[in-house]
Amino acid sequence: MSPRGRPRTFDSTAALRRAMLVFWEKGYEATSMADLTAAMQIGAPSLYAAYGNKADLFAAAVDTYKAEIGLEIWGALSRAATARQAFADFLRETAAAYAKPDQPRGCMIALGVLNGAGEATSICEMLRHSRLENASLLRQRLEQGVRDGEIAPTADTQKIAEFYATVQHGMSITARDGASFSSLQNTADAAMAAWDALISPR
Amino acid sequence: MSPRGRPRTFDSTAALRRAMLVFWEKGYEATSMADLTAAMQIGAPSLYAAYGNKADLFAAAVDTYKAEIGLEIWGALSRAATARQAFADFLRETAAAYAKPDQPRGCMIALGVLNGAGEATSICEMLRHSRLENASLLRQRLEQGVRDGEIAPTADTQKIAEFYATVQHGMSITARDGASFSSLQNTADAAMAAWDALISPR
DNA sequence: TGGTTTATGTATCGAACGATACAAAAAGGA
DNA sequence: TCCTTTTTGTATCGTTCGATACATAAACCA
Repeated sequence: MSPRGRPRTFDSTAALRRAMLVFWEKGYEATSMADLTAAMQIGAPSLYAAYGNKADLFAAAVDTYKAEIGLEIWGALSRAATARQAFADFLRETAAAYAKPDQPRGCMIALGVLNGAGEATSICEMLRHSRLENASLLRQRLEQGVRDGEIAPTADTQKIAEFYATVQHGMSITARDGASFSSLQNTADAAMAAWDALISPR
Repeated sequence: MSPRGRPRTFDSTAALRRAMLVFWEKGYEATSMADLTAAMQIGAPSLYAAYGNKADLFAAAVDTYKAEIGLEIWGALSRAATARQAFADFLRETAAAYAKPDQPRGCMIALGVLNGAGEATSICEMLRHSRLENASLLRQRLEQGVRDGEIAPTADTQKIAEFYATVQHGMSITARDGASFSSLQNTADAAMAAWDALISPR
């Protein structure tokens, strides 16, 4: 059952979580391998043996982020009974997560890499894909609302989804600038003020 | 009248404009001095003699950006007669600038530096200051609207300003992800759909 | 013309980068 | 016990980073 060779002396998931926090706080390019080995408290060869290169480790850290942080935010979409409540909860969870103490501000997926040039192209493309996927989740919830009769069939679900996705993106930057939870929640409320006009176009 | 020593062999403002484009496209940290000297077509010593170090050059590039790109966006705030039209124009100019062909997508001030850690702290703080200043400009235009009787005195101008500033921040990321002008304009329209509810709170 | 001043081009600096070579260490299997 | 397998710690690889030293070139001033 136990593996053949010398056993690991560190907790792999705990170390990955520490790496996730460093990437989240500093972004992909600004994080050095020295930062990572220091935070994970392991040597460089252990890191490369366990996770691969820097890009591989970042991809694993993003998966951890999605499971640990993202799930709480995006789970709100499916928990609420109505689309309106789902979007309100989604934005509220976003505001809470982005301003939560003792963890980096904003979203790791939104802020991890922003310039696609250079060697970070594939990483940037992965995050871009995740962001577009998130907007697609918003759209799916809207279309569910259309099927439920909550949203007018003439409503532009793609437009509405992109709007709220864009608001969430912006909240990452505003959160990095120091906005409090209540401040972010005010923005969430303002975004929801457009709801009625958006779901019943004239 | 002419300076004492050997004259420059390059156009200082043109070279600065090229540096601005590189910083804009790749961000502060991902841009290397080799990238800059290649784009500016000057040697490293000429660069350092003319602009100082990398941070100084970035600050000068930001000034150029504000004068060349930002002015068109933020000028819309003061050009329109009503606050509503001013914000609609402001968002439309933003959408147009962020998706304009033959230039980097999104906003240099929003995307230049996002992690304050490391050596880029002062740069990040400068951009953060610019972003908060922009939100303040939005608020001032709203307060003008209050004085004009266009906006209810009970309206939360700080909240409204932060909302539209956040939407603009998000549009930078959405633009980087490839959104077209019409797509960004849809988001701008959606944001304006909240206007009536925001300026006359109940 | 000779002296001063500034800019340019080459060549390179020390530091930090991501990533490994290598040998010792610690486990299981025969 | 000896061999194989895997991990760990040290030391270091070659590259790239931001930033300069230095000699030469090109202007103005006296």
